[in-house]
Amino acid sequence: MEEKAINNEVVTRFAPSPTGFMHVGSVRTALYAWLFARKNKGTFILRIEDTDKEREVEGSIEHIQKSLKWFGLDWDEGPGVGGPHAPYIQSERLDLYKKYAEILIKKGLAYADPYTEEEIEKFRKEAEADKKPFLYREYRREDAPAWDGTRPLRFKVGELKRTAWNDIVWGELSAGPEALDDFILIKSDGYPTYNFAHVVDDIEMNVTHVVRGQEFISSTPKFLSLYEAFDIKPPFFVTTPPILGADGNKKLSKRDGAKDILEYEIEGYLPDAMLNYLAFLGFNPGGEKEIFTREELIDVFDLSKIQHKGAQWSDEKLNWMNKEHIKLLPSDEVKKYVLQYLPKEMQDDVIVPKIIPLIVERISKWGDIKEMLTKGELDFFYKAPEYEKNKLIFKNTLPEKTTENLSQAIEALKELKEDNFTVDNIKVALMKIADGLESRGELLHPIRFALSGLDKSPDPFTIAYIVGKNETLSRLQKAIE
RNA sequence: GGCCCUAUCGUCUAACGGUUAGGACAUCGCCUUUUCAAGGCGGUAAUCAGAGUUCGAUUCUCUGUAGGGUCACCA
Repeated sequence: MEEKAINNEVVTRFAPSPTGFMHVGSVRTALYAWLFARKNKGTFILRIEDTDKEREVEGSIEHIQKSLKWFGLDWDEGPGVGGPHAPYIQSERLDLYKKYAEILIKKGLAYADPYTEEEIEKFRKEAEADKKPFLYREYRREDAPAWDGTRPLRFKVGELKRTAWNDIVWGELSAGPEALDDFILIKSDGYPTYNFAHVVDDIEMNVTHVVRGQEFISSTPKFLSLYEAFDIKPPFFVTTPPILGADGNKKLSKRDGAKDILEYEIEGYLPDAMLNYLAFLGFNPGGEKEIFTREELIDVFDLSKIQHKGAQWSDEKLNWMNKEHIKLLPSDEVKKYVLQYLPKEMQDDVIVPKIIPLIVERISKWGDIKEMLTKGELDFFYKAPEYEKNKLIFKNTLPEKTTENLSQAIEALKELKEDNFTVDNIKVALMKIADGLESRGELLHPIRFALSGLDKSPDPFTIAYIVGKNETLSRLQKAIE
């Protein structure tokens, strides 16, 4: 056996199985492992655990990598980048597991399973009927045949004792001997089980901190018995709480509507905002600050401040956080994103820079721009709107009065030079008239409506400024007519 | 059923055994405003229950209750 590297370097890993897309739960686990590695200037490994060939979904490995890349969770070792422990795909490491299996066999700690699947199923049913947990070791036979690879290879658990260990998140944990059993190391198809393969790989890859979901707590005694069998000091365990669905307390799963993480990219969320939100779903550094950049997150991240209980997903808070992150973005970045979502014919060099602040104010994610488009909330910046005349009138104002007001407005705006046609100047000019009226709405509503044709829109001054003096005058003139 | 874990506003969470139990999202109200959005100010809202330890318990212990995880030739 290779001597474990003697240094203090932190090594974490993310080890998904390629059974489909990644959802927020797996990404958060990856994020915690990544944050911890980055904080400690350690190594973050991506390892693909494809030992269940039946469940494997075509294209998953690429999809996982794409997802991690979108988040900016870069891996130092793994598919695509290689590393000292390559390959990083378990199905390509079968010889290694076999080697470790031979060690156990030689030590008398592994044996071929003499039963058929049907027989075991019967045992399981019996246990269930007796309301007892199923423990294979109670049926262990001493006449096991030699392992030829066609039968499952089982671990022979030693002393049945209480297992106690320390988890960085949960503290002291322990479990009774019921948690120990003769579990399968290598399946009859030649592939190792998760229980076996991940331990071997974590040993081989010198993983120091195993970050994973709490569904693995109950099998940790099994893992520990393996480390003991190999006489290797186990890594630190870092167990993360589950992410719960928004409408209940069930763990978020693909079945319950957990989305492919790349859907969030399509919907126009910022990776840094997702990172921030995900990190804070189950972790809190203690202060009152909530918006963190990627670097700040690395700085404050602390494994011991991860929560113990599941946290409910909230689109609302994610949206809010995304908006906050949009505010943090430099303007050229914002422009780049907006252009991505704006149809070609709207990508006008003069108008776009002016309407960007208006857009940003009204959305929480880039995908919302599409909604604005379908609602026609941007069209009026480009062309004169169509509308029903009567909507032009403010409340009970007389049509004649409205016409008179608009005429006054036109006169006032004509006074403004092209160069002085700014939001502030327009506002001053129009307010002077509006303040002389019974209600400002008598003037401002018709103007806003004439310019936008919408019940809800930005203020008239801003629209006038954006469409320009000539267009403004022409729309107002049209309104009078 | 066995084993393991968890429990603070609706939600995410903060609080060396001593706080008017804090913040954020959501919600409600007000201000600003012709409308929308954004912004500002403010309100409603929580320690699961019961014992015990202690001068004092959200915090420590026990019991109960509720919820979650796990008991695969899945990870």
